[in-house]
Amino acid sequence: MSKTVQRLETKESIDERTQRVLRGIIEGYITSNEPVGSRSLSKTLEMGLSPATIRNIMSDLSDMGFLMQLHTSAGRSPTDKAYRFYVDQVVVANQLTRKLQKRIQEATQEGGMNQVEDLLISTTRLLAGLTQFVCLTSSPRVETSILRRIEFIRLSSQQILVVLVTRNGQVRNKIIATTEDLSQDFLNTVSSFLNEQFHNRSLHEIRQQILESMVEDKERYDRLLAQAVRLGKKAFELEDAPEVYIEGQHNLIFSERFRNLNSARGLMDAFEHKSMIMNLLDSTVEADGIQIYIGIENELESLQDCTMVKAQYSDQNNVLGTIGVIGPTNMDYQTVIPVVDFTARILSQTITQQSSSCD
Amino acid sequence: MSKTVQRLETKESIDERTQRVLRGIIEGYITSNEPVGSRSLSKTLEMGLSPATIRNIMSDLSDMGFLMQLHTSAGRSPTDKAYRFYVDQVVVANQLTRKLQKRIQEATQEGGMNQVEDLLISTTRLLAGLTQFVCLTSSPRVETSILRRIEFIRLSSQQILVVLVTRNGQVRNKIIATTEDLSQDFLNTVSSFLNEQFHNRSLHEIRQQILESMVEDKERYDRLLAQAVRLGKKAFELEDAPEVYIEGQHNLIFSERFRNLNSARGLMDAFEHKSMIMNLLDSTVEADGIQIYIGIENELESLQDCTMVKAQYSDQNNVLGTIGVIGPTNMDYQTVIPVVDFTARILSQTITQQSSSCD
DNA sequence: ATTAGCACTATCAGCTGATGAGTGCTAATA
DNA sequence: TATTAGCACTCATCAGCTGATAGTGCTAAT
Repeated sequence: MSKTVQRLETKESIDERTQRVLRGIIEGYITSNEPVGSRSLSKTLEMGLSPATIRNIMSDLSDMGFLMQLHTSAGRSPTDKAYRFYVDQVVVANQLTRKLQKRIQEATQEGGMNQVEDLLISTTRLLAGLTQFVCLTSSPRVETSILRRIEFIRLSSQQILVVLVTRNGQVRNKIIATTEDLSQDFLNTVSSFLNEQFHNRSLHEIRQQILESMVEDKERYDRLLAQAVRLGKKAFELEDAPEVYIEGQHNLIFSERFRNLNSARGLMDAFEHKSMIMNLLDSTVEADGIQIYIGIENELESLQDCTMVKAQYSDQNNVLGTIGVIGPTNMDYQTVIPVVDFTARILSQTITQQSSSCD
Repeated sequence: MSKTVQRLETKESIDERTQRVLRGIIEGYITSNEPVGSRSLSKTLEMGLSPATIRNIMSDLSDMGFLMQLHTSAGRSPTDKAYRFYVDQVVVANQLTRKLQKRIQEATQEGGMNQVEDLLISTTRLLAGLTQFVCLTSSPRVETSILRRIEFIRLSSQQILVVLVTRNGQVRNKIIATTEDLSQDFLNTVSSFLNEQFHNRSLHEIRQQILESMVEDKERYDRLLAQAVRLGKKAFELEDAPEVYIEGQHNLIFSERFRNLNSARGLMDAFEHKSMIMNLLDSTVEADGIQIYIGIENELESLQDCTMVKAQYSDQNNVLGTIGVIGPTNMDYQTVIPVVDFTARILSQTITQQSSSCD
């Protein structure tokens, strides 16, 4: 990942004063969203430097690849490298205001959200609203989820409804077809057998194990076992594509902050391919904490004008998924980073509470 | 509804020739999306009329309120009144091409969609794709759905999962809290009691009846009945807001056809208020067939540059919901109308098949 | 009743020059 | 030696003008 490379380069010592100028330009560009010129910077910086001096410094910074300008007589704007410097060296995890903290906490603890899906959707919406960016959340992989309960419900002679509840509160329904007419009583026996057998195992393991038992000597099966294996196989079969929640797409088009971003169309199209987005979110280098991909650091081409800030959320044991926002590279890192961080923490906390409430 | 009013007005006799000119202008504007002028119309119309004559006729049509022009030297474009005339008098239910018919049928019959939700989502997406407009679908009101099966699953000492299956294949999950620890066996008894009691009744009726039994003399209750009423009440409590599926919102922004529509923002915002959209879809005057609201005929302000074409879908007994598209007023009515119509029919058909497959 | 002709008008693309923000370079300065 | 003032230069933007174009309404001739 280019992240580490950038860090090394940054080591090329830039003296204190130059750093302050760079920082001034970055922050100026973040607040105004306009290229910043030497004269105005000279004023806001309050370092007693004349515009001319600042121009010299700017020129150096341009040479080092921290600044760029669209044409000679425009002000300068930071490059991705500059933002990387800014994020790594300058931004200190700003405390969130109590008000904001409260707002996030309340939003996630709203009543009626006893299912993880609802929680994730409303959190995603919240974060999109707070940042005015696009917010993406990947739902926990059903793969690695722990089975809490499985139940079969007879709908008709040919249809059985499978209800599958995971440890962290996800509920999945699936209707499977059957040739043989099975009574509800029998289905109950099957499900309690499966529940006993596979209690606290991950769906992945379970699927594995079922496949293994299938190759075993079929002679030894009694009817129960045979049906249990048959139904179980269908029930645990590879789940539909992993879910991603996306909110705030309209910000991409209407928000003032995105205005000099022309690839909105490309991004919108990308969002249609949920599985790709899923990869984007879940391809994670470092295990913990917040991750930031600035401009060119993003693999996805249509994302290369944007910054993605994401964090993982988890229950007491495992990482479950990722929540993140996509905004312009000149986003206000000082607040966006802690907002995402805090939201992910609260999300983890809420989910942990939920899943620990089972016996 | 202004529809009837318009019809009356249209009766003010416009002679054959004038009608043909009007029709020419409407169709010209539909295909080119540009105001049409007398000269070009004179050519395409092939009625041997000179531009000057056509101008005279156009002038009459303007006076009658069928045409408008942005400024004196621009061509003319049809008013909402003109489209209403066009839809009522001119458009004849064009047959869909076999190819299109097949495409729709195949899309709705794709495998793996055994749940109504999936079917609705994919149909909505299909229609958005076919028309390149925004497509809205209201899901069946759980209210009026018929109960097929209810089941309680014990998750923990404090949590019970309710699984509720309706006749037309909707599956609803809901986790309810309980103070008393109830065994799975007991829950099974409760659910089979409820299933027997309320088989083939609408959720609405059931709720009603449960509330009635609650006021009855409580002394007479045995434990089973008491719990059944208590759990049933929670289970059938007013469902979360009715669902609406919206697809193709990006067409609103990117499609060429929407380009002279400036209220995209307003529409997008409106789409956020699902319950309003629900009303929009389900407020239905005529019971059967396709309904068309042109421009100003729409109650919702941000819709008044658009046309909404919608149709209801149903199972063998009842109207379940509505599917519709929102496009520019100069949409190609000749194809959009039959496409929506056919899609709604196929949808009805598919759902009917599904719900009749229960015993 | 229809049409040809003409005057009129709004829009649009393309050009112009003025303006202003910002730069780079150089020579003077502390 | 580092900083600064001054100046020439560049480029984007904008208002104002241009001619071309595509449309109209009106009137007089057919």
